[in-house]
Parts: sequence; structure tokens; C-alpha cells
Amino acid sequence: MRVVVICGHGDNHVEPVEIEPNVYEIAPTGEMRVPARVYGSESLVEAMRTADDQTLAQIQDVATLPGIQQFAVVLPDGHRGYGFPVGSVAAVDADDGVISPGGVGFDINCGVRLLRTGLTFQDVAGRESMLADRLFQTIPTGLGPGSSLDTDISDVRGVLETGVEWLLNEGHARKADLEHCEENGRLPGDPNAVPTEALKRGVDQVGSLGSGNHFLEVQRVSEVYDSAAAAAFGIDLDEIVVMIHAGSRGLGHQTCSHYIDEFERAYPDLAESLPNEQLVYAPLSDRLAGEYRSAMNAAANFAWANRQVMTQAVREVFSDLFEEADVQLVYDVGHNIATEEHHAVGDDEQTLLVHRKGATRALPAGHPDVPDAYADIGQPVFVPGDMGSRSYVLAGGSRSLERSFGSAPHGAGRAKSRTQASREYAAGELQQALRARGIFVRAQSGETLTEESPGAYKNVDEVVHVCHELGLGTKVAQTTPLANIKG
DNA sequence: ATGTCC
Repeated sequence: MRVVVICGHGDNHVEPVEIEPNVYEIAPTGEMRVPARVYGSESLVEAMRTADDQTLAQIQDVATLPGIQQFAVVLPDGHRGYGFPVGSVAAVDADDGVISPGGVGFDINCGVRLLRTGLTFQDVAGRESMLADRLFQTIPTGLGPGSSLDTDISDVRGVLETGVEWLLNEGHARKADLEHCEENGRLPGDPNAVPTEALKRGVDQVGSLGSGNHFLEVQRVSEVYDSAAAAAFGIDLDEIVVMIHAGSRGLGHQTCSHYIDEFERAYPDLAESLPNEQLVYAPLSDRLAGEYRSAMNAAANFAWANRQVMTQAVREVFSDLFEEADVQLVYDVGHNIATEEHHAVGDDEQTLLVHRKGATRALPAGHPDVPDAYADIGQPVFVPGDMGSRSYVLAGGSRSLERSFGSAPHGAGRAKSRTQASREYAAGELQQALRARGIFVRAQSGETLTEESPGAYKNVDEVVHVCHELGLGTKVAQTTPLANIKG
């Protein structure tokens, strides 16, 4: 490995050293308290080093955070984000550490869920275009208001407090939906910690897809790598599944912005001392950290509920079109959240606050937080590719705890900026090209299509290969797109 | 990601 000089925020001269295949480490320099650990193939890590991507400088800055443990992690899909890279993990001591909104992301608890339908490709063949139309008509997409559930402020407060449980009580979820959702779709959220303006934005957005890289995709299981695991997840070759990628909409975004402002006001000297002001944080012992956590958890509940309400819409559409459809939740897992967890650090077990930003929790078989049905397999992990490519179903790997605090990649990872992608691609051509391959795409905006063009993403096969080889998540199945709706 | 600039 040759020596590479990164010109980051502090002119850090770093040498990412390959310590084993697909594992790179940057030794602590300057204010770094721990090393930075980068997982990726040579070409993926090389992409992180290009002049316009500050991923490696960012993760070194993250490694300076008070209370950070072991190493700051970049996953194979990592790329530049607000303060922290998208595709990073930072675990801090639950007592002496800090919480940083930049380590969670603006779209709080954005995540992915997978539904199985009980249908095979033969059942839907020839009706993909109609399916795309019906889903697009039924589920609100794009920026701004649009809800598939009639709610008022007090309903949203209920959602913020108890998440999917609130929907179950209101008849918008099945008990099995709770059991197959990370944290049972509920973290200890406090609606009173969510700013009123955010709450108002949430009223019209329960059960809405959003924009950008969010999507709802009908897929066909095109390959099974591990038939025992696939059977446990209830999916089979040629089965039709639905993947939903969405978050907490304007509510989460507004909540994040609000607390970044609050943190900046409360700690005016902090920004000056930080390598990057976007890393603004609050010590976990401070009242403000507790408030942010309560708000973040509430927004997380909103995100789970949002994906649940869209699931209900999918159930309606499928039962309308296919008598024999039985839409069930395989699993739902977020990738923008900080949760308190117990981890082995050296010889000790320690309580840590694990920031995952664009990183999926990937708990191995036997872990107590894996649903009973999957206890022997590991937690389901979903890695969507770009619009035109396959997606993967994985199971939390045996080495994820030691390597990444129990985390895996969350997608292909952006390779080109939105603006760059918009310049290079045309919406009409893209839609036609996909259609020629049997993929029916519906989107509110042509701009979204070009920004999300397959060419704007890294190769998902390569990301998943690294993930599998490292034991972060092991391959269970591959899916290919049939119909995709976007914002 | 986001009523993409209160």
C-alpha cells in the first residue's frame, strides 16, 4: 500500500495501512483518540481517497470525539456526509461520551424494510406496469405533504411516543409486524422533545415515501445463496418481495436541524475547538443530550410508523390485484440512529452509545435482540442496489460485533454527487433503458431519476462481497427489480 | 435527506 496524503480539514497526513484483506487502518495522529478503521476492497477505498470526497478526513475527525471506543468505522459503501461520513459507525462510552446529530443524520431512522408477498414471478408476470401505476397512485411520493393516513397533531404525538405500537392499537398493523421490526418499532421517544414545527410537518406525512434515494420497489428473488436462512426469512427463489426505503420525512429533518442549532447555541466555544464544526455534539451527561435523544427516538418511532403505514397501502394494492397475496413483514431496520447497546471492549463488557449513520445494525445469530424466528440465522440485513441493479438480503455476520459494533453497509453508496449525476444523465433515456430491461419506474420528478441514476452509485456487488468476506453480513439471497416508485 | 434559502 502506497503512502497517500489526504488534505483534510487539518492537513492530516495519513497512511491507510492494509492490515488484512479488505481492512485498512489509519493510526491515530493529532487529536485522534482511536484509529480509523476502513472496510473496503482496494478499489472502494481508492474511491474514498479522491480529491472531491473527504470520507477519510471525516472519519479521522470523528475519531477525535470524546469517549469514542476502539475505532471509528467506515463501511464499504462510505462516502462524504454532514460531519460524519454516510456509511460510518462511532461507538462512545455511554457515561463519558457525547452524542452528535451529525452521527445520526438528518433523516432520523431512515431505513429499509422487506415484505414478502406469497406470490411468485409467474403470478405477477405481465402486470408489472400496472402494479407500478397502482402503487404510485396509492402511496404519496415526492417532497412536501402527502399522507396515506388521516392524522392530527395528537395522533402524531401518539406515533412519536409508541411508534408501531400506536398503529397496532389503531388497527394499522399486525402483531407480527411489531415482532419483525427492529426494537419492535419503538424506542423511548418523547413527543415533547420534538419541536412544534417538526410535529406540524409530520401531520401530513405519515405513510409517505419522500424523495431522493427513497423508493418502494417490487422485486423478484433471483438467487438464493443460503437456503436455510432464506427459509427462515420466509423467502424463496422467484418469490415476489417489496423493499421500502424511507425515513422520517420533514419531521426528522426539522428535528435534526433544530438540535444542531440548539447545540451550537449551548456550546458556543465547541465549534472553534472541533476539527469540523459539523461534528457539534453534547456530552451525554448534559440535559440537552437527553433532550436530543428523546427527540431522536421519537422521530425514529415516526420513521418506523411511516414505513408501516406504507406497508398497509402495499397490502391493499396487492390484495386488490392478486387474490392469493399475503403480504408479511420480513424485517425492518433503520440505518440512521444512535442506540445504547452492550458491547465487548477488550475484556470488558461496556455500555456504548452506537452512532450508525448510513449503517445497518447486523446482529449475529444468538444475539438477544434478534427476533426469535431468526435467532439461529442472524438479523436480516437489506442492502439495496441502485435503481437498475440487484439488491441483497443478508444475515448479521459472526464477526460484525468485533469488527463494526454489529453493523453492515446500508446500500451501494453514492459514487457521484447529485449535481454531477444530474448533469450526466437524462431522465427519459434512463426510464426507457430500464423499461427495456423489464423494470418499470414511476417518479414525481425527472430530476430525482437523474440524481439517482445507476451510474451515480458504487457497485453493490462489490460492497456486498466485502461485507460477506469480512463476516459483517453473509449473503442469503439476491433480488432484481420489476417495478420501482420514487419521489 | 429536506416545504433543497425564513
